Amino acid sequence: MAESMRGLKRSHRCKEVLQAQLGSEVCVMGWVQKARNKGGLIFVDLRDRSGLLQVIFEEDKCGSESFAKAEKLRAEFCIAVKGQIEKRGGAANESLATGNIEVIAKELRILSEAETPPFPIEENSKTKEELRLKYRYLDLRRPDIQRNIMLRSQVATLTRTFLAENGFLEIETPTLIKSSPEGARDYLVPSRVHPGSFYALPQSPQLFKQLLMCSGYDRYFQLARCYRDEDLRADRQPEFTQIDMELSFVDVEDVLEVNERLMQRLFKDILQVDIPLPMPRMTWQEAMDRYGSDKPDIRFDMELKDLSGLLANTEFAVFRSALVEGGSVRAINVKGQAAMPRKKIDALTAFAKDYGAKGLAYLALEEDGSIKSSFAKFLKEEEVQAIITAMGAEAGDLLLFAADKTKVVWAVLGALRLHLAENLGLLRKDEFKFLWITEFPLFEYSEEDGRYYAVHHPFTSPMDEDYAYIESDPARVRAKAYDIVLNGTELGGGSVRIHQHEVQSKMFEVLGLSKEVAQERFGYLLEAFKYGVPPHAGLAYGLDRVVMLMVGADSIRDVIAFPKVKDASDLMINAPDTVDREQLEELYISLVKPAQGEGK
RNA sequence: GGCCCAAUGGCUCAGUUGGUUAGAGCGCCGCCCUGUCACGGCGGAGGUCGUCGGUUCGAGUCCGAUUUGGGUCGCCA
Repeated sequence: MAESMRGLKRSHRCKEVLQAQLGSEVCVMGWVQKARNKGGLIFVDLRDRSGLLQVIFEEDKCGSESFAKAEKLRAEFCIAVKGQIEKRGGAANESLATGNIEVIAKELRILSEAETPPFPIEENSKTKEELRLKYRYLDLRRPDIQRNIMLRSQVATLTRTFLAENGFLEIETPTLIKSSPEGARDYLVPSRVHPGSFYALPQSPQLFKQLLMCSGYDRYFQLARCYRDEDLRADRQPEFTQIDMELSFVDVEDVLEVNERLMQRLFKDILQVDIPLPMPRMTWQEAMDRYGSDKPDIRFDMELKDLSGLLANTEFAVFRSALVEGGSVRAINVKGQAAMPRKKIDALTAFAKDYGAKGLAYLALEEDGSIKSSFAKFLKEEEVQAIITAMGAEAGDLLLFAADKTKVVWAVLGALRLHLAENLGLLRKDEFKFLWITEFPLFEYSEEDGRYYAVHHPFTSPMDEDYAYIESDPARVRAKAYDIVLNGTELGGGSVRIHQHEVQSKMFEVLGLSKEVAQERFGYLLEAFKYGVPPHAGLAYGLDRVVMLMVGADSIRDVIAFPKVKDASDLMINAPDTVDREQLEELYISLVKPAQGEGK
């Protein structure tokens, strides 16, 4: 039966009793991790978010009533224990922070009993995610998840401290806003007082923070909840948290500088890891050429090499046709993998095909100097030698080639590079390699729609030196945009914004947005820009991703208290769900294709 | 929307080329135990193999569909 805690006050968390005087009386409260009943002596491992503490029950110390209760203790009972903190009578437990001490119980109260949980509450549990998420409140008791959640709190607190120290103001922006069809799909919220009209949940506070700059708050930040109705990934949830910031009277350098120091501070104060500054920088073009990715993992090499030049006159049909069509031939050198069995190479080929490759050519430089290759016989001897030299290949190396449109070649080799590094164990989770990617293209052409789209968003400023080409050759225009990348994960991104009316108009023109449409969607921003807008720039991080990498988690779900699963539903609260017909009627909503069980 | 992986007692898994009462560890229940901490000893309960359909004399095992979860491509201005 559940007892009251009346008259008791918790004096310490489990691990905090290390600070208490030996012999002093403490009162601890928490959950039973494990009870070991030796008959006349009962050991209980008590758990709270600080850790474990051994409590010991002997009838002549705690009295027969408490002892009888102690005999009933089972895993996950929530209890309060008053007792004396002492050096352990038996052997110390080296694997426990509190392994030298124990609490000699004088009084026990069972605050509440517990059923046997559906899975063990312990570290590194291999329990299926489905079950963990259904009982997330139990999963969240696991020490490793608790550490993640607590570290996340530290990140949030320190971010606030650092940004406040650097002149930023924390300002909240609304989450019931206006839908903007460009970009990710919006979550819509119907309005009761405006039948037929909908709010949208923000994908980011983008326009509001720009308006705050117009209003003179010159350095803003927010830990902002954002929503995107797109498919999930290990590092993507439909709702997530951004560390969002915007600064006035700054250029690219200023934004990067303060953010480098923010990251350095977080890693130093929380993980005791030194991040050397300045962080390396790379233009988008260089990143694509060297790594086939705009978020390269630079913990390892295996860089792409462009062989198009030296193969310009090759007669090998596969390479030739790629080159003739304006594509390229590129390769990576997988050091020491010449002996990779055919079966594995075939698997890599299948992998490459998922990324659009038509095939994957290989050339293995065997230890004995001979060459094993799928295509070398179609090349001239001097071409083979030129390739080997260009790739810096030595005996024992395996070269993998992709020939196609350059975009495909990048995607294939970029993905292959990561895939191989993972399989070869080249990736260490305790190594942190930051990288800035700069000078992104401003536009991307969509073959499908026959028009240009903004790579970042339509308020991103073109680079001054490229502005001249914005009409004649939009694809050539680079943006004052930057991403911060850590170990191959895009942590965040931002840009210098357009603050000149004329440039903004030109931008909309290239994007095919008429004056009327631009006015309808972003009129308030354009209007605001008429009243003295400062040059401004900003950046937003995925806070969840930052924490994920800091704790070495494989999924963002492990650092979010109540995450959603692949189809964006919540297994614990069973959301989304149908609603009463009355609720829908009040909102003037009728379902065109009623789901099964609708209006329950 | 596509592709790939998984699903067997409460949990994690094993189940040989389809063949008698489906196994293990942990957990759980009962009894015993005063120094355990992966406590120990003795005894016990518990699953029809995600679901539906098919092939077969016979299906956990083969085939098809489906559900759920995971990964990924598309998507994510």
